[in-house]
Amino acid sequence: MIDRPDIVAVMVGVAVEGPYSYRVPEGMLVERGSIVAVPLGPRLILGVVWGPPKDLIAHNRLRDIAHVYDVPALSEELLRTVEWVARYTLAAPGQVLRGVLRSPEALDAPKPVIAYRRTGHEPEKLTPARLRVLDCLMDDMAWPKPALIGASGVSSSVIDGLERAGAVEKLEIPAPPVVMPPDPDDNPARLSPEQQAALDQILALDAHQFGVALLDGVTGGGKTEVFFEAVADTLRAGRQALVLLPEIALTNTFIDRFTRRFGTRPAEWHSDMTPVQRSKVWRGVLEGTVRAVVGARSALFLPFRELGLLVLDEEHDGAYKQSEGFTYHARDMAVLRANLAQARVVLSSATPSVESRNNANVERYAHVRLESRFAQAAMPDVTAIDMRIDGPEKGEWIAPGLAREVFAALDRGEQALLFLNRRGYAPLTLCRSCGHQYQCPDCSAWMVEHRFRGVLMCHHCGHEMRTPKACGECGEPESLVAVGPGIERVAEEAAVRFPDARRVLLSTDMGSHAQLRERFSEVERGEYDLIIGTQLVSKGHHFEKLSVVGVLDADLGLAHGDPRAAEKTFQILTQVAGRAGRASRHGKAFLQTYHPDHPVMKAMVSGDREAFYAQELLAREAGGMPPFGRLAALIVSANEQQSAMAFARLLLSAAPMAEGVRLFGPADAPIAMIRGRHRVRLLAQSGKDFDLSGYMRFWLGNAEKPKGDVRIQIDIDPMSFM
DNA sequence: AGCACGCCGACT
DNA sequence: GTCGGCGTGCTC
Repeated sequence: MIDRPDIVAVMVGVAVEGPYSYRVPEGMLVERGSIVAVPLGPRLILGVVWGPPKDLIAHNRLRDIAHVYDVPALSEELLRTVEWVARYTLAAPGQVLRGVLRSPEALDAPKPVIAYRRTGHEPEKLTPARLRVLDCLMDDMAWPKPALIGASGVSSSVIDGLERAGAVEKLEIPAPPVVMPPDPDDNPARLSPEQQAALDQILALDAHQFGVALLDGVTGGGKTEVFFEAVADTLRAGRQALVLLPEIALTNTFIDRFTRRFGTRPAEWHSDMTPVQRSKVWRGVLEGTVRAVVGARSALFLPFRELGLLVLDEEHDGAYKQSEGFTYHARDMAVLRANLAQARVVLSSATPSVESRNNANVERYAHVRLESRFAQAAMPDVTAIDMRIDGPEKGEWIAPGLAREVFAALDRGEQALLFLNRRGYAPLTLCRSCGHQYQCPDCSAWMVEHRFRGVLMCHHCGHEMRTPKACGECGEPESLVAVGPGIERVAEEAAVRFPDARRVLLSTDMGSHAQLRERFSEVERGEYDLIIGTQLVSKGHHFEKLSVVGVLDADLGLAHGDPRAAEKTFQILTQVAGRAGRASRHGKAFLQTYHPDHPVMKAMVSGDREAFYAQELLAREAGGMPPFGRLAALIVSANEQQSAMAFARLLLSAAPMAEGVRLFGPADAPIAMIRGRHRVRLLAQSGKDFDLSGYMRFWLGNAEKPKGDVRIQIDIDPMSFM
């Protein structure tokens, strides 16, 4: 006799601590992983059958599962991923599950396509329009209506008329797959010997075992071709592949490259897809008709059942660490999921994170170096411009030495890039009469002038005010002065210095996504000579004619007392400098700095990235910082600073003693107020072999719960100290 | 996540 | 005297 459970645990897609028990009604078949609708309070919500009931619940409280969806069960690997991610990040498992059940429309039966086919009866009246339709249908295939309209050039009423006349018949055909399966053998890349060696190293990882490769090679060295071949290998093995990109790098260019390699577009997964597109991709992934996905961070939680490869392009990118209800780092969670799925991971970057470099050093990851023959040509000559000696005149931001190089590039008919990672016109506005400095009323941040739009704006909460004509404090007219440069101000200076150059300003607030994409295409077509841009320009774009890059404030990232300041600065400088000289041209990059002796600048100038990583790893080890130690941050926020601080002190006093854990704070967070909420930070630091997540869970589980407007935000492995 | 229950200010 | 503000707590 088969023992069919009549009570099961169902993980519901809400932020509760564990699964709830439900009765399985007579005649309903469920298994672990079945997606179900269950009644919770007054409504029906989505959940997933988790297994045998965890707790004994009074029978009079038990309710029936309302519905099982007719889709494959979620894979064991995904269920365990949900549990592990929840445990690691201290999120409720139900909350992580919500990230999986993101596309509820996908669970409904897919809408069949209405198609038309010839019946063989000739209509009595045969008009030219009708003839064109029947011509199309000569192949005796069923044509979907839109395709038929397109091919025959008639309106839909002609088809309706033919149907009434009995010449065609309507029938339902199954919806076509959302994308065609990619063909691993469509257009294999001709790899250079170096690329082939790198690929061989990746493929040396057992295709059916967990393994991680760090694909570490200079920009333009051909990493994409290499990991595409790893995708092909995975597809040939009958498993699914996922390529993750930072959202901003998910460009048409990348999709086109995939399409050229595999003969068909990949399924995509990112924030600006319609619900219908999302549901088709989600269901295709679950049913296995979608074999490869190119997506942003959240694609990590797609319901793959045969996941064999995860690629993270630009693995160092800070955009992989974000909050979506819970805070997670996509790189670390990808490694975790791959481990549970017995899948391979490729982490690809020209500037790997210090964590990944360390994992490669200790041979936890395979270190796949892609030393291109063209590496010397690919990396530009980097020169530091000492702003203390060779800086520009007061009120200007482009050093004379840099301006000369820009002129020279323009004269040669090449492109130049001026980079400043700061939006707006000026980061600070003050009154020269009374000294008043404009600050956001809701955040501890200066209001940034955006002269183009005529506003002062807070970059933390988006608060805006019209740029005043007179000082709001002392009333003195025309007394406000802009202090420091933003990218708009650099553009203004560039207009004066390089009036004949065709200039373009690229910054996220210069237009919609579509407009920006168009600008980028124009730049790639060579319609501009001088590009002035923020971080936006440092990612994923190839500008063939670009030969000179000037970084106007190379020190910017070093200002914060952040444990990753040096790493982040090194990464962004390398990425920006790498824009120069992509093709045959040998590029030049200039770093305007007040600290030419800083290790980051020295590593940039000497081109010795190994020295940078070695030194940074030593510094991290000395400080017990990641990857040699663990960090967890607690941000306590409240409407009043005192209540946030009081609760943080209470938390601290409730912290359990544990050997090897050091607690810091409470102290005001570096950004002490955001959106009117005061923020106080506690920090826990431990050795790398300590279960800091478990410690934090134990701590918070036993501490008093916050009351009133006090909130706790937990950030395991914080990437910055904001 | 929702939704109901519950305790304090401005209305017919 | 009520209507309703959203803080708190519960949902198998």
